[in-house]
Amino acid sequence: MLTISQLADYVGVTVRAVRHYHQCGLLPEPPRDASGYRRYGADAVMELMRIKTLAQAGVPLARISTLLAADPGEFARAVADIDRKLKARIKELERHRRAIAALDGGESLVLPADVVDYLNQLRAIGVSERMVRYERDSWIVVMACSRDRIAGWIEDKTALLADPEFGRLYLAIDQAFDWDPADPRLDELADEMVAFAAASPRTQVRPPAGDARRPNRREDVDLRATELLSSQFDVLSPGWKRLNDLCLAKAGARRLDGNPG
Amino acid sequence: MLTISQLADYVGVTVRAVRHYHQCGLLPEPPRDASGYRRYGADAVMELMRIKTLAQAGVPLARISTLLAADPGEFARAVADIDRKLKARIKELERHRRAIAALDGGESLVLPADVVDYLNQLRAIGVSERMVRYERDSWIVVMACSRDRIAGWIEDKTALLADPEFGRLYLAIDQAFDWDPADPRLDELADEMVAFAAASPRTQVRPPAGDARRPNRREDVDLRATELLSSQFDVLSPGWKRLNDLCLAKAGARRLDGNPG
DNA sequence: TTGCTCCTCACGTCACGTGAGGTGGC
DNA sequence: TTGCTCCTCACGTCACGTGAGGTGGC
Repeated sequence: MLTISQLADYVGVTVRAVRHYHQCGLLPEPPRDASGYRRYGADAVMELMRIKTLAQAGVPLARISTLLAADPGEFARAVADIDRKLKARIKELERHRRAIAALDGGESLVLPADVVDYLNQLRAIGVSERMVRYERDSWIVVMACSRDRIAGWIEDKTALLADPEFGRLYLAIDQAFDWDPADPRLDELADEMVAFAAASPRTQVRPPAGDARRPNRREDVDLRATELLSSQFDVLSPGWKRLNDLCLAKAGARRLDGNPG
Repeated sequence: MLTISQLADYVGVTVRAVRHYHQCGLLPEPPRDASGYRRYGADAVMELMRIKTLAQAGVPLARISTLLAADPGEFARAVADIDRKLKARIKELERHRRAIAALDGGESLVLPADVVDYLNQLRAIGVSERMVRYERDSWIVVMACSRDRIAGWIEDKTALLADPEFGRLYLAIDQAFDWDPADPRLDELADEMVAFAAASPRTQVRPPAGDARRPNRREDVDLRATELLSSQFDVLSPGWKRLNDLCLAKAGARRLDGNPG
């Protein structure tokens, strides 16, 4: 007859695990010898091997005990189910392998492919990494707020980028971040932005920061989203702040909606 | 800015998990709004996505926090290591799939292929399932005691089975289990067994149960193993008991070693 | 006002791991 | 006698789950 460690070693589990299985009634307590030591026979080896096989396959111990008492038909169905779960788990681990391989890929983890494409188009036309990050963070926050409303937005934005005039304006706004508030180019740029917004009414241009004083009413998820977005960037550069003011003044009473980011 | 549930939903973790990551310092606490609610930005989304990706890949939270603070080279090495572990885990799950498929296969789970082959050869020559189980349980117990000494044994046993005379004797012993102790065939069988043992000195035949009175000294692992084996079957049939006595008597002073099982 | 979300304790869960303190076999 | 195995509590671990009891937003 076998001692507990002989049993455990042969089957490939720890002694503590065997005692644990006894404690929760999964493996019956064997007879004891004169010293009070547990002594196991071949039946315990086979039972423990079954338990180990199921436990390693991820079956909870509570379910193993009901399984071992089940009739062959039910057992076979359960085994098929466990196999399905193992297959699914393997697929899942393969997805996790791809996910950790993309860990240094930055955006692809947190944004869908079309948005990542859009950000890469910005990079391709020479937009600064700072501006791309501004865009990226905006998309992340907006998507987390209202994921379903984004599909149309990203299409519009990508279409806008096809217009070389929009690309030129975008790059100028990007550079204006570092301009002095007194820089005369800001006035010129504001004129062009207002003109562009008037020429393409469907796609409205708004100065970078938007109007932060907008009340927190339940008007429109899109409006709230863009507000959340602008509130995230609490400090604007002096150049952008000036550009914002100029645009608002030039547009006069007409409220400008949409933003270049 | 995002609430905790918006953050959790977008990334695909529970709210409780986010709070847990705060508690163990894995994800920094964000600023609170006027109501004391946590408010998250895009940075938290990216950080949480990294944490989730690593955690789902099986990386302990304690290691994730050191990883996220590591330099790119170290991080890349760690990611490669995680990927190796994921690959190994996938291989392991595939082994588990094969293991649970073999759950109804009986012996193959607990015995090596050569022993399973030997048991199937016994079945092929007509040995009863009761006797095969006796053999199987003996092999299990002996293997658990001294796994390495078994290689030669199973070779010897398989070679013995090639001798038709041995097979005939084995089948007769199998059937003798049910014979009446007064059955004259027992005397005849004992004669044949002793003669066979004398003719093939290398492979000694011993009556089924062996001598249970052997002292528990540290002589030889093989002897102790066979003792363990016989002590496992605490009740012999009257037929076998008589056969045992007859063999011992006929062999006289000469001790018979080896057993038919 | 009602239902939903958020907050902070704090105990529960699962499958054991890990000493603590003691006995038995060689 | 020494070192190893065995025994029984009983608390610890890991990554959260799950109420408990209370507040804030619409």
